[in-house]
Amino acid sequence: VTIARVALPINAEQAFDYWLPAGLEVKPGSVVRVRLGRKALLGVVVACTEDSAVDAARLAPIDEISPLTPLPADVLELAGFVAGYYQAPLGLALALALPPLAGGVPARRREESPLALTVAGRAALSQLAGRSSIAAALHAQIAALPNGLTIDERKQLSVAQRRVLSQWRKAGHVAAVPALRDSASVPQLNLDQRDAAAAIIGKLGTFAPFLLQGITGSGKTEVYLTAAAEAIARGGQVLVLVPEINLTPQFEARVRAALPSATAVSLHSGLAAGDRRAAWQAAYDGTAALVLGTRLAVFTPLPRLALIVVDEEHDASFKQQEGVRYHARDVAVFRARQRDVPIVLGSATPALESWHHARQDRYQRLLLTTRASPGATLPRTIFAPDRDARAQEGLGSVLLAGLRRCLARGEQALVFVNRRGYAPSYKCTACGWEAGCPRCSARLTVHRDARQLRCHHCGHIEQLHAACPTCGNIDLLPRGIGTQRLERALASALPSARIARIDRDSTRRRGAFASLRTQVEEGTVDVLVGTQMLAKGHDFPRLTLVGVLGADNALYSADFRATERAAALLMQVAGRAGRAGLAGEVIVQTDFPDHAVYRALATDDYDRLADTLLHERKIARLPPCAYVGLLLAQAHARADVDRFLGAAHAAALALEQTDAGVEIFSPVPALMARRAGFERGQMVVQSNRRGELQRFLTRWRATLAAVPSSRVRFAIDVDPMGF
DNA sequence: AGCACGCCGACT
DNA sequence: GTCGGCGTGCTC
Repeated sequence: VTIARVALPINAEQAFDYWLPAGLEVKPGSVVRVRLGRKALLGVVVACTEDSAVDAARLAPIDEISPLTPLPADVLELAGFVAGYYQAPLGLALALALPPLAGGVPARRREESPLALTVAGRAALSQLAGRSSIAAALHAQIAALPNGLTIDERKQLSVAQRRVLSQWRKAGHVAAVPALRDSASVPQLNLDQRDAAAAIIGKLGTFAPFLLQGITGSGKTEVYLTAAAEAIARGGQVLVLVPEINLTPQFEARVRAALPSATAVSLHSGLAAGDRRAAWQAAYDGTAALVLGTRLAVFTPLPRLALIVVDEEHDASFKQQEGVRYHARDVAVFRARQRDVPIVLGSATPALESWHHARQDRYQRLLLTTRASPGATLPRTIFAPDRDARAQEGLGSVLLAGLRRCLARGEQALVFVNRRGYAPSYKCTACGWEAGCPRCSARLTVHRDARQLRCHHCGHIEQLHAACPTCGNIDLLPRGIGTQRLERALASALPSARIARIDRDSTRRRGAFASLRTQVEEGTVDVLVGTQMLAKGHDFPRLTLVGVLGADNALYSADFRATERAAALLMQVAGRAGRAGLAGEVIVQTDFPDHAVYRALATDDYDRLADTLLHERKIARLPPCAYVGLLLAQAHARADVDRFLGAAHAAALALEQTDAGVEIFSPVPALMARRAGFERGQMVVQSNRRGELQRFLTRWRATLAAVPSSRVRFAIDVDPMGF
């Protein structure tokens, strides 16, 4: 009897053996449905053997082989690497590589996308000219519209044509593509861009990591797309990773405009399961020439992979913060090496990890030094005191004057404050009491319209107190500035301005973000107020003034990456100003204009800041100059956390006796010591060598499993984003 | 991950 | 005297 070893998506190390009923066939990579206990699970076959360590009588059969195509060998290997490197069970890593397989029919979304020919459809349908005049006419019409047949155009079709269209759709000859706002032509590349693209193209077919560093607006996307077009023209597939789903539609439109004949698919968690599955299959079959997605897309099977692009590679959302804590950029680099293809990491403000690699010539740095759009210049930066502004709802006189000038010119402004809600604190003026979350070590945020206090970490909500719970005083004041408060302040200071707020609260509804974007593009908005949601990748041509409030807050964070992150965010926000030929201005309210972060912003010199920060990391033995593993533990009772981490610490010290080269730090409370009712603690282990840390973590994890950890949940975070 | 088996406090 | 708390361990 053939026995299949199956890795299951559960938090357990071992794989489980099942016997294969006669007539069924599996190989490593096959996706199968099996029973574990009384639960049916989908697992991945990792090996086929003849015998099992488990009694034959106790073995259960494989219930069903999934219709899903088996995972290819390189994806199995990739999942194996991720499981090993990030100290996660193989079954959980493999689960990341599977498309959603929910048995249920995916919720049918409202049909709004144009239908366009797929690669397969183009080949299959070009031969039907003689067979049916209806089909031939329809084919001619679709072929003439590379951007697809819109809904309106489809309404014009005859019933017979619509019937044919729906058959083609089922057969995969046509597929939905996102609507294009306009079919912009591929822009001319400037010299920098041409050189960069040529360097990448020159390395097609070999592993070559590039750091494409270009100031905001310098046209990194055109470089990616030029290299992608060449890779596709040579018959390859391209994988493009972007940090957030908000960015994919925009990027997708540019891909379709630049590469109208290539089939591009999107892959991110915002898609309906069926669409995701279809995109996955198109990538697997090789019919999709370009796959655009968020971090989970890094596992997509791509038989003819030729190029990987990671856009905004410094972005923290590439790191998964739960479950398998992988970093999609780093996994992408592994994959590029594994598949012998070039990888382009693009950013205006590279992560210090990538910067470090570039400084050591492990990554080739490609620089884009000028703004791509003709006439676009870099914005002028002005600093204004933030302290003075606090009395006026955060809006200082310098910024206000700048806004008035901007509006008088008929241009748009963006005011950035990285806090949603009305105010981040609610305080008693008499005794100093401050509203705190009962379940987290965090302050509650005032949401004035809803008359609520909300915790942004656990979702706790309470009604706004009328009086101080400790002293009875009725003078309770919101302190600090959030987007809602800023929106009100702007409305009263600039009564004629049309103001729009963009943050998680205002864009919660499906499509809200896109509709706000459209308003900005159409010029029906004068002033945008928002959080970092606004900072990323959006190109608003009429926007010439960027104001930044509360920027200093980001510098107070205890997290070792705070400065790096603050600089990246600031430079990104500032880059929204003056992208299309109009002079831009950035007004930053800060009480520390001499801080290195602001100097870097004013002189547009990220390189110097990066070198300074890298030097600091080297001295402090912090990433990327050292390799770190973080053990995170949480439990309802602090004593349980302490006991567990104490045991883990002792175990680590014992291991370290035999495994030199790893430094063990004492357990400490987590940066947020209490969250959602859990007490949280952590401890750091650090090494100068990745391999030594890896060996240590593997042995340590084995001992941790044996530590009596009742009531404690723990996780190992390799290459943590902060601690 | 579920889910059952197994030892110590408040109830019909 | 039981019912039930979750702590521990197994599932192929």
